[in-house]
Amino acid sequence: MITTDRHHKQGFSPMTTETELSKRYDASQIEDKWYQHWLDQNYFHSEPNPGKQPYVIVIPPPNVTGILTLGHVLNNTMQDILIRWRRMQGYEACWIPGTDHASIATETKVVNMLRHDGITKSGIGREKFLEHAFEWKEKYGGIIIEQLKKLGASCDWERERFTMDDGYYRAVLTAFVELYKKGYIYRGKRLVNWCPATKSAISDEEVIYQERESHLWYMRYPVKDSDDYIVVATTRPETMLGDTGIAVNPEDKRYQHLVGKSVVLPLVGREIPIFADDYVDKEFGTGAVKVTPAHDPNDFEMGQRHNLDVINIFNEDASLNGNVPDYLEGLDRFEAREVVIERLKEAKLLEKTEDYTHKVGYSERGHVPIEPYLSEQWFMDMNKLVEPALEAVRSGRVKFHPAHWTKTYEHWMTNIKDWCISRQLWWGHRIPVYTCESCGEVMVQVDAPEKCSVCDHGTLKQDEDVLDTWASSWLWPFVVHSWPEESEDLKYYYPTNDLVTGPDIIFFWVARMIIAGQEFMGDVPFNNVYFTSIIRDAQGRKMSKSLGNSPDPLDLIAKYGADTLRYGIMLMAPKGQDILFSEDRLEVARNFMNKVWNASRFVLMNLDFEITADDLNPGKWQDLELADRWILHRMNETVKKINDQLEKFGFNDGAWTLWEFIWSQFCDWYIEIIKIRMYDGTPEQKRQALSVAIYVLRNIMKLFHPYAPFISEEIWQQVKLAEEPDLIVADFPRFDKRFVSTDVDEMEFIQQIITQIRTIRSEMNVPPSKEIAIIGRPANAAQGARLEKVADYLKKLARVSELTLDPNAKKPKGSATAMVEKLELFIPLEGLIDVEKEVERLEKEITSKSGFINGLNKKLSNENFVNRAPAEVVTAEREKLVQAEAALAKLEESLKSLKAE
RNA sequence: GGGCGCUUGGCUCAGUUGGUUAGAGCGCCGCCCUUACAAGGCGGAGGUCACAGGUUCGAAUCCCGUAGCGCCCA
Repeated sequence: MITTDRHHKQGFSPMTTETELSKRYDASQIEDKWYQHWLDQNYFHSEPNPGKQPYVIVIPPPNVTGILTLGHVLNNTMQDILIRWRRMQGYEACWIPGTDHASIATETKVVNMLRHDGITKSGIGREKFLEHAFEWKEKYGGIIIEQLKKLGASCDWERERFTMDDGYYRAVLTAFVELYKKGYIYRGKRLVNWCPATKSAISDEEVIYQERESHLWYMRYPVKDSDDYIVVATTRPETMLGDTGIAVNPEDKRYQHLVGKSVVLPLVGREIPIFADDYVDKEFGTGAVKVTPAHDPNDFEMGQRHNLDVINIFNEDASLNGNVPDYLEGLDRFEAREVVIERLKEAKLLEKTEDYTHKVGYSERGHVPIEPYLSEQWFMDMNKLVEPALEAVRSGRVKFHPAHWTKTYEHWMTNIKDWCISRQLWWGHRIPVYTCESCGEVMVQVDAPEKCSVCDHGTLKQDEDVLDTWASSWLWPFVVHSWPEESEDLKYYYPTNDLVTGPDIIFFWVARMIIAGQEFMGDVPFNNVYFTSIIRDAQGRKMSKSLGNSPDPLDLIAKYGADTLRYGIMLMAPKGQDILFSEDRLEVARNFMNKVWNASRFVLMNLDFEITADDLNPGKWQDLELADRWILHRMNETVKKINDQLEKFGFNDGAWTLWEFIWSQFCDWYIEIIKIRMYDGTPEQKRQALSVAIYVLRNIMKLFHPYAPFISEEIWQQVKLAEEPDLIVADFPRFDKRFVSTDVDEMEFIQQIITQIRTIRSEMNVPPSKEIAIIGRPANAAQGARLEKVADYLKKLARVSELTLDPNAKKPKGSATAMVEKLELFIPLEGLIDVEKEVERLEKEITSKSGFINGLNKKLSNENFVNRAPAEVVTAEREKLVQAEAALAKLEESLKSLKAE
């Protein structure tokens, strides 16, 4: 479609027949071509350039096992819009891509794959397993990176990183060692969130609470040396096997006589104490609770306070261990529950069962209920670390958009608990802690020590665990620039400017990145965080595999084109609210692409001369018409708006601003008006009109490029001068004082007249094929003269054959009346006009006009309004009233004369 | 229980620091294959801005309360 000989010409020429543009826009023809071209030209790549200001975004690294979802489309489109916009503005734009290693997700996938071949982790050992894992990652990992390219993402692919590549791995260990040396990292035996599916600890943030309908079981525990018993209610009867106490509230009169006594634990026979603790809620259940320190965080704390035994009853997979009666050992926790209930029933120790709905914590990756589980883990003490990060947001050095997320952030940060960073997995950064098997000395260092630093013994054992994935990705904004090495890149590109991500990872990632930035770099990792919304289906349901309501973006791109998907999602994406996605709404965007395509096609089809730089130089334009000045003025406003909106992350606003300008102003009015000069003008007039049209079209392509990079580049290639660069690196438009025009009101006046005439035509059923003559009665000579100049607009757009202007004109018989401001237009339609209909129409207008006048009168007769409202508001209202009253009088006159006919 | 957000025509949403007879897209109705586009053009109907109170000359917009919905944290 690019004319091959264009490039050695000075300007560019009309489309020749062999390169005709098709009537419908077909994205599939052009997208891959341009993406490849941009890559070939190396436009995405950035190098530190002291002459330019950097603009940097780091991608929220998608999971290496992941595939592109609509959520990724949303958030990467926004990033690409920002990057392309800033690149065009002349910044040294750098968007750094990459993936994270996703410990649990990846390890699970690899384990499953190996299982197919009859291989187990334990069978092959750590090293062999990791070989398989890396092999898998090379083969299947990072599909999403290729998919992002389809979307048009202009990432600097030369800078792609992976959270387990060599440099990154080392950086993560370096960070660990630093924090350890500062005393922020410690090992401890604690109750952690245990995922029995993956047999690993997980952090608080990886626990997803889900509502479940279950039961509350009321169990009788016989009081020792008595016939009495105490009833406790629980949602987890199987944990009674690990009970080591019964607690009641100290205020609770019902149980005071039992405090200090003990009960005999059913099925087990263990004697356990009854004690009082403030924690117990008198209202819940019976007011007496069983206490299982090894399997409930609150019970654990009570256990500490009251010196209770801690009896763990589970294996790592949440089956029962040897601390329970023989017949229960080895059962899964849920099987065990049934058996326990059955046995209690038999022993008449189950008092009752109630229906009960409660929230159960599930493992985010393992998809099974988590188990509070006592184990030795590595923790990070967050208390001191959060301070500078909290300050960064409070002071506004990091700004959140929408700003209300700041509160969520503060709340989490001020209630932060120590972070469990060890995972019982192999895929990840192995904790760099080495213990001497001889003397027990612990060495924490990046490079494995060869021998013990104390006893010189050579047998050292490295910690078996790896780090939480987030304990590597929180370093992302500076490790991608080669930290801990103090490189040129790091100096130039850090801190980054904007981060675009989902609010669901505000704690996992955003907050921790700020903490890490402050701690390791002494500066925030980014200045702005834009939180995207969540994509739902048209019914407002979350996208999910099981519902099958989650379309594959690649299919959508194949069907509609990446531009349509990008622009469509931006049209749908209100700030800070969920997005309801549906394909219908994509069609809207596709139609828009088609509109842009056809508007361009129109202009190019009419181009029958070679456009030169002079034609595109506003300083050299001679005879601009009202419509020309108007469209340039509107374009200029649009330029300002788009820049302002993008500055404030108003992606959706910007998308609608483009829509409004391109479709409702450029296409609906400007192109229609220049048809007059295209078909009936002198060659000079035509040249002038086309010059302006192309000038505007070129700016449209620039403005549209961040949203729809492919179609805009394609069209740009048709309207650019030979010496000009590709659109992706062209200058983004800026507000230009030269285009401010004082007579845009005049254009609006004409537009109103045209619309009025069209309305009458439509209501009188006058077909477009029938042209009509019109008589205008201007309020004064000046108005008449102004109208005379643009009579052609009216003729063309309202299909008027003749316009007679006369301040003394009489309303012809059988004519309809249009009123715009003080101008009356008579449309003689003798024989065609339906008098009754016209009477009805006039009456309707009179009613609405009267209502308007009444409102104004009320306002203006209110002394308080006149005295207290700003003078310009009062003046404006008075002016409105004068106009409306004049119009009303004329309408009434028309109605009277019509009725008299 | 604590926090955040939402409630505007049939649907999805705009509505900047309070000053328009409340806008857009889709859908709907009518007319039109008018030489860029029927994935189109032109016109039209449709809303007492969740409810109740308050501030103000003036409230969809600010404040208080109520109801409903959603999300996050405990």
